[in-house]
Amino acid sequence: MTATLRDVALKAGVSIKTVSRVANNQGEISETTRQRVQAAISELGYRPSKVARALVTQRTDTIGLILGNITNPFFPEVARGVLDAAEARDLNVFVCNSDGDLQRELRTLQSLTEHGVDGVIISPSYEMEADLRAGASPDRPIVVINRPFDCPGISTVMMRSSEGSRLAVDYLSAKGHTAIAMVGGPPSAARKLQRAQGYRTALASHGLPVVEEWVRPCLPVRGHGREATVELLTRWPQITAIFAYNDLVAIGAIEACQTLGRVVPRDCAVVGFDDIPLADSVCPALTTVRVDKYELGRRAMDRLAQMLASPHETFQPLWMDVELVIRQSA
Amino acid sequence: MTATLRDVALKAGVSIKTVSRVANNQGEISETTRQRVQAAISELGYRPSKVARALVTQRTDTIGLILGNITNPFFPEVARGVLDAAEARDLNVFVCNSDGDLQRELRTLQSLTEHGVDGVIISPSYEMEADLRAGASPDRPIVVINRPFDCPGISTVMMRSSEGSRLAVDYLSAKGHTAIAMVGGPPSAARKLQRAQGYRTALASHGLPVVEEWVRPCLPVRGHGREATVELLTRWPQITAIFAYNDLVAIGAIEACQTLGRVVPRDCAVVGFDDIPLADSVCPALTTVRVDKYELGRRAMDRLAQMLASPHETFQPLWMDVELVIRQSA
DNA sequence: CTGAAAGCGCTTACAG
DNA sequence: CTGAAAGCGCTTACAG
Repeated sequence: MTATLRDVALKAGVSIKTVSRVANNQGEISETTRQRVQAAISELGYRPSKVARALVTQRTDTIGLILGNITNPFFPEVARGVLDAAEARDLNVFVCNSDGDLQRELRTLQSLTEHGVDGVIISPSYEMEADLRAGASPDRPIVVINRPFDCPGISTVMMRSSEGSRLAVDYLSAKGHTAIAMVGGPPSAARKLQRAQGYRTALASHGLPVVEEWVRPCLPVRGHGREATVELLTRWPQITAIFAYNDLVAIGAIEACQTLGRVVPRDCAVVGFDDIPLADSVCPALTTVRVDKYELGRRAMDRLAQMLASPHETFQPLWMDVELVIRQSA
Repeated sequence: MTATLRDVALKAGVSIKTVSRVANNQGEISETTRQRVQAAISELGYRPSKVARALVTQRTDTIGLILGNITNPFFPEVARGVLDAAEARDLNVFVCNSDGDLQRELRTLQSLTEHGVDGVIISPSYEMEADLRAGASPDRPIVVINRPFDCPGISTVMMRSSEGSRLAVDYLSAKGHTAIAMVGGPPSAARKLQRAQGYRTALASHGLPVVEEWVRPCLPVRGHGREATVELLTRWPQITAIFAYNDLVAIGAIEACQTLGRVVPRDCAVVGFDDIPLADSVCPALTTVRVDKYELGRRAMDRLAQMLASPHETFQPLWMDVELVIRQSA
């Protein structure tokens, strides 16, 4: 075992309260006492126990970060932003994957609550609704990434997703495409998904019909993007452009085109979303909607810190800008 | 605040010990008592406090994971393996980045220790030596990724890095290359780095001279790989093949070649290391040394769990196989 | 400037 | 099968 406050107090010949004071650098301490205590501290290698402190202060100096999947290149950037901002505040963060599964999310939230996290940042599944507030400790703030939630104790950091969709569709339309499909997005959220809504609105604004069969949900990973695209293009060969839910799906879509003997962008244009690292290095380089993922994470952590500092204040959603990055795939 | 053991006990009309028993599913409890207590628990929404428990059991059910940088696509795969294996054991994990900086690593280790983590998995910087054991709590196990450490309380999960280097160099040599440089790797570890040692040995085995100026360290990121390669190829145009420390550096090297008007692999072959996701999608697709990163993480967590279960047992290093994946860049 | 008492929410022996 | 006491390592009022 490691040394305790009492050990130090005994060694320095003072009360534990005095040791606590110098360890936390608080209260007035005579210089001689301080030095004696400091000596005892370093001699014993004393390290304060945050768990003991947490029991009385009800603050653990930890937060939880629940992501879809750290293996999706979008998330490490976000996580890095959160982690850097957390470290600057001397907060440690539990990182958890949900795979977009509600039950798993709820269990994770439960577990984090039992561990006494001070707050949570979550990129929620599309099934997540009122459960969110219920699953967590009632008095712990939550920051939600990219999902509107109007509820006390919850703040949101949003991306201008529908604007991103509009930028993508406008661009494809300007290139002369009239048969533009959308691949990807949670199957459970086909109707309410912001990216899909933006896509529909943008199509309409160009006088293009919205064909619901051309909105093809799939899991946001490469393999599913590939399969979904193969099916889609096989069934509707007239499609000449694909707007993908994210870059992973876009890469899958490009693979699908290659499988089907279609050259991208000549025979089929593909636009992605996120601008993940390496999006500029794949073949062909992805035209995609960029969002500053690191900054998104950083702001989410900043917001959570604000909520921690001002528990009763209400915070407006934060909005992250997007931009279209034109490369080779469209 | 959320309900406590005492609240439940009061409500159910039993002692807190009895509540503790049913909450932890231990000891013999009469069925009627159990039901009464269960009812009180769900009515009050009681959730046990892991921090209070930790104070007495000295186990927090948390571990720390210290990585170089979650933004390097190698690490999310490893992290996912660790996280999945941890979740299966109901352990939560603090994820931290070190950026290969020893001071930061030590601070992080310190912080994790104060939080009372049960153990740590670390992918250490090359400066990290004896400090590792000293920085952590003396009785907490540590699993080190890919660095030999012979020391009680520390286990290692290794990749066969030098074999990977040999595979790469053998392949390049078989293709007729005789001027093979190595780019990347921690500047501080130029001499002892396994990958570099394997490279030197392999060169020698083919009767090729080892030119120390052609071993060019740089930070393991794309931009540095690019710059280092530009310098190298400008100064020694006779180089026709590059063995990169990792795939990020390899991608940077390819960009450098393009900048210099060299076509890969025709004018300069490039072999990477890791086989990160998307390594098969970049242009040209990377020939690289693959290691199962997810499995690496999973085994690291398994090993840590074993150490937790058997504190006095000594564990042999675990070795991860590597294989050369031949694609287009070499 | 310093200390003694109480308590955070649990579990661990030990009794009954 | 159930309970009362002590204690994990700290901090929070409250005294002096």
